[in-house]
Amino acid sequence: MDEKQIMELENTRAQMRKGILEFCILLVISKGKIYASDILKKLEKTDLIVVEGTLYPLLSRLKNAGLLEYTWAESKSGPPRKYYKLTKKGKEAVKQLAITWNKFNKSINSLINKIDQ
Amino acid sequence: MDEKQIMELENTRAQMRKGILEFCILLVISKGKIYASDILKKLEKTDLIVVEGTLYPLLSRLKNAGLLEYTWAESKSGPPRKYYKLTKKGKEAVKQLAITWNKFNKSINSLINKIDQ
DNA sequence: CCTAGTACCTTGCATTACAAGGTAGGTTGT
DNA sequence: ACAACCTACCTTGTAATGCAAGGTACTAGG
Repeated sequence: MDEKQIMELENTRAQMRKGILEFCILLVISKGKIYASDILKKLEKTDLIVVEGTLYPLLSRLKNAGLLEYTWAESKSGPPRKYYKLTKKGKEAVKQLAITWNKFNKSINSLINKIDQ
Repeated sequence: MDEKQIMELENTRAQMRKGILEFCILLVISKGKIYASDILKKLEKTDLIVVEGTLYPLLSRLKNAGLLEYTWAESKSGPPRKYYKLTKKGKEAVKQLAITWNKFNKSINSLINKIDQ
């Protein structure tokens, strides 16, 4: 596979990653209060590389949409942290997105299965 | 849920859709020669709404990346059609993307399961 | 008081999905 | 013959957004 094809493959992978990013961030936050840097670490563990410049604007968007809220908390080793958690409506949104995810998953699996036939 | 949250939810769904778009198009083409308008119809059946303005540039990108190739064919009812099929390297890319997809799927399921606990 | 570490956020760029509009070949009705 | 319509290709302009890079500010340790 030459460079161009590898690039395209990486690009498509990146697209997939982007698509599930918001969903994954909401999932991580749904597990309990957490602040930005720790969200980054959690996502790395699940093979989802995200960087600060992506995460902060995204958290703001989700907060402005009413899905998240935050409280400030002091830290023992540095500046204060914004701890995010889901609002009631955020929790509902996560449920809806999980349903959507399953639907897409079924669509893709049906396409994959048809190849194997 | 008020309008803003619904919009955000729709937006996130749209992001998911975008992320798997290229993959799904490659999957559809992997099933055999097909032309653009029929790709649109197939994708609609699997809940993936795509429009012409999205599909044509995407097919060009994938062709330029060496994943697709096409042949012209006459039609009985209209202008000639471009029938696309995967190149050898396109087939390899589809396999790789299927692996990537499964990985993301596992990541998300592990996140979802942890909520339920 | 300077360096290092942590944590927040913004700016500018590139990519890309989509709405809208454009070109052109074929068929049908009059 | 020609108008109206359908099919099929493609392009242009806009808006959204992920990311690299850079910026601000608080704390702790020497």
